[in-house]
Amino acid sequence: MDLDTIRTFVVAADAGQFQEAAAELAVTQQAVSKRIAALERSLGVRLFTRTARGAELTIDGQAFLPHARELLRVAERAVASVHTGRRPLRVDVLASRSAQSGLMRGFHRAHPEIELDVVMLFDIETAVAALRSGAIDASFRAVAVPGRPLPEDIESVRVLDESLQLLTGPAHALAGARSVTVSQLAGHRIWMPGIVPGTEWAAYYADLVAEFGLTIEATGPNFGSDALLDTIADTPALATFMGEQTRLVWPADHGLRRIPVTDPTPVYPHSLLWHRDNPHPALATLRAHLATAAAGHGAAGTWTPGWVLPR
Amino acid sequence: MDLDTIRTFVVAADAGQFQEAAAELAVTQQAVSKRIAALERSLGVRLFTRTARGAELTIDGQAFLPHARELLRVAERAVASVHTGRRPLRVDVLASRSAQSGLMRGFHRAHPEIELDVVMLFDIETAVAALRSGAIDASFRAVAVPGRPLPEDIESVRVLDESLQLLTGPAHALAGARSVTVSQLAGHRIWMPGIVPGTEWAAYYADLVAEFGLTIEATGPNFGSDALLDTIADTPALATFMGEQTRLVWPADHGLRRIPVTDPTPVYPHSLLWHRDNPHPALATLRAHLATAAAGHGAAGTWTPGWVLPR
DNA sequence: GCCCGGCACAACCGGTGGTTGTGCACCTAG
DNA sequence: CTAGGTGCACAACCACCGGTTGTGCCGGGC
Repeated sequence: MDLDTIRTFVVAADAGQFQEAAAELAVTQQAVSKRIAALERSLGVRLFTRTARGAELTIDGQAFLPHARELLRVAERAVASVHTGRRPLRVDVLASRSAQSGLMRGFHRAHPEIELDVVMLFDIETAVAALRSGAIDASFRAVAVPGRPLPEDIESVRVLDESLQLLTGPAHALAGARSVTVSQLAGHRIWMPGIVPGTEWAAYYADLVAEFGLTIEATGPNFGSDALLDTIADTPALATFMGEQTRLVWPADHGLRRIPVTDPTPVYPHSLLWHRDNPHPALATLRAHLATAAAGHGAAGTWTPGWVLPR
Repeated sequence: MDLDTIRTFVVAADAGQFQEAAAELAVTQQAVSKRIAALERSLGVRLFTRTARGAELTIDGQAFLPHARELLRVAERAVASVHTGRRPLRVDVLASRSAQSGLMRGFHRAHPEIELDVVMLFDIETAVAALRSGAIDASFRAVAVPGRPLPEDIESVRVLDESLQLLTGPAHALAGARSVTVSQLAGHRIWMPGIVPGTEWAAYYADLVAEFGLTIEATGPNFGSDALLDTIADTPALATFMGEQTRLVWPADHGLRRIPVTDPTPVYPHSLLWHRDNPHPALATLRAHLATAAAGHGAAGTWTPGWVLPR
C-alpha cells in the first residue's frame, strides 16, 4: 500500500471527481483512475460509484476516508519526527519502563498538545554529545560522575530521587522480609546483568558496593528484563535491585517480591540535562513541569554517592 | 512513501540486522538494504548505523520507530474498516455536527475500546437498504414516515428528541426575541436549502408547515452550512431552523441568534435503527448505552408529526 | 592472519505506474 | 430527439522503480 495512493483517494473524495483530483495532484485523470482502481482491488471493495458528473463515495469509501486521513496525518508526523527544525521534543530516557518514563507520561498528560519522541541512549557521554549536536533536546541522567564533569554548555537539574528495592524470587532467604537494611544485604549475591563499565550507572553501583561492602555481579549478557526476572524468580541465591517506580511486566506473578531497602535507602538521582542554547519551546515547558512535579524527594535516611550534587 | 518500506524499517529495527529482516520479509538482504537506503534518502537522515554484526538505530531512527509502528497500526485499522467480518461498528448519522454525532461521541467516551466508523447516507430508504445488506450496522433516522413503514426485519427505538431553534441574522425582525412561538413564525420566510422531496426529513418539515401554516423555502442548491450561515447572517428577511444541539462552526460570530421556539416546541425525533439479525457485538453495547443516555426527553409542550411513534 | 558474517555496489530484468489516445455512458441544451 | 460536453475506463506504449544474482569491502573473533 502506497501513501501516494491514499492521498489520491482523499483528494478525489474531497473533489468529488477524478478529473479535478488529477489536476490537484499534477497527474492525468487516467493515472488517478488507475490508482483508485488499484486501491479498490487491493482492498477488495468499491470505494467510489462512478457517475456521469464525477465519482462519489460508496459506504465503504465513506468509512475508509477518515482512516485514510489519519494515515496521512500520522505519516506527516513521522516525517516531522526526523525533520530538523520544529520537530517534536526529543528526550532520552534510561529505559522504557523506568521512573523517567513515568515523569514523561505525567508531562504528556499535563501537556497533551506537545509532541514527544523518546529515545534511549547508551550513557551520559553519548547523551551529552547528542545534546550538544542537537540530536536530542533533553536527557535524564545521573550527573556529576567523578572525572566526568558536565561541560559548561550543558545545564542540569535534579528532578527525581528513586528508591531502590530488592527484587527476589519466592525461595530467596530474604523473600519473607517486610524490609531489609543495607547491612543485611552483605553476603547475598546481587545480580545486575547489563552493567557496562564506564557508564554513569556503573559508577553509581560501584560506589554503592564500595560503601556498604555489597556483592554485585554484572556477569553474563543482558537478555532483557524478561530473562532477568525469569532467572531471579527461579534462583534462590540471586536477587537484584530495581527502582521503586519501575513497571514490571509480569503476566503471571512468579512469586517475585519487591522489598524496600533501609538504613539507609539507596536512591538513584535522576537529573534532567539540556543544552544551554537549545531553543525548543517545549523544553522550557518540560523544565517548568518537572520543577513543580518533582517536589518532596531527597528525604532523610537515604543514600546517594558522594559525587551527587545536592538538590 | 511506501508502507512496505516502513514495515521493512520496523522489522529491520527489531531484528537488529538486515539479513534477518530480509529472511522474515522473504526478500534478499540487498532488497532490504536498498529499501532502507531509499527511505533514508527520502527522509534526509540516516536511520541505521551499519556495524560489522548488523545495523543499529541512530537517534533519528529511534525517534522515527514509534511513528513507523503507529503508521502500520493505522494502516491495519484502515484496511479493517472495509473488511467484512469483525470490522468497526458502522453507524449512519444525519450530519457530522448533528445531535446524533453528540450521541456517538458520548458512546465513544463511555466505550473507547469500541472501534467506530461514521457514514452519512442520503435518506432512510438508503439507510434501510444498507442495514439489510449489512453495509452499515446502525442508523439514526426519524421513522414511521407515512407510506414508508419499516420492514419487519428492521428494528428501531426512539433515542433522542431534539428541539428546533430559529437561527437568524442580527437584522432579522425576531433577532431580539428571547423566544418565539410557532404562531409568530407565520409570515416569516424560513429558508432550508437542501431539503430533498421524498426524504424523511422533508416529510417532517412538510408536516410542520401544514400544521402551523409556516413558509419554508427549499429553493436553491445546498452549498454547505458555511454558505447557509453566511446568507442567514446577511439577510434580514431570512431565518432557518437548526437543532438545539447542532454545533456551529463560526469563526467570528456574525451576530447569529439562536432563538428557542415554543407553543409548542417542534422537536425532531431521532431513532436508532438496526437489523434484527445483525450479529455485531458492539451493536448491543450501543443500544444499551443509548437506552440509558436517552432518558429525560419527550416533554410536554412539544410537537412532532402525527406519524411519529410514541416513545 | 585468516575466515566469516553482514552490508553495499553493480548489472540485469520484469513489472508497476505513468503517459497519450480513444471509446463509452450520461446529462443537458437546443 | 439529437448533438455536444463532461467525466471515467480501457488499450498501447514506455520509463523507471524495485527486485534478483553476483561480488566486493569492512570489521570482529578464533
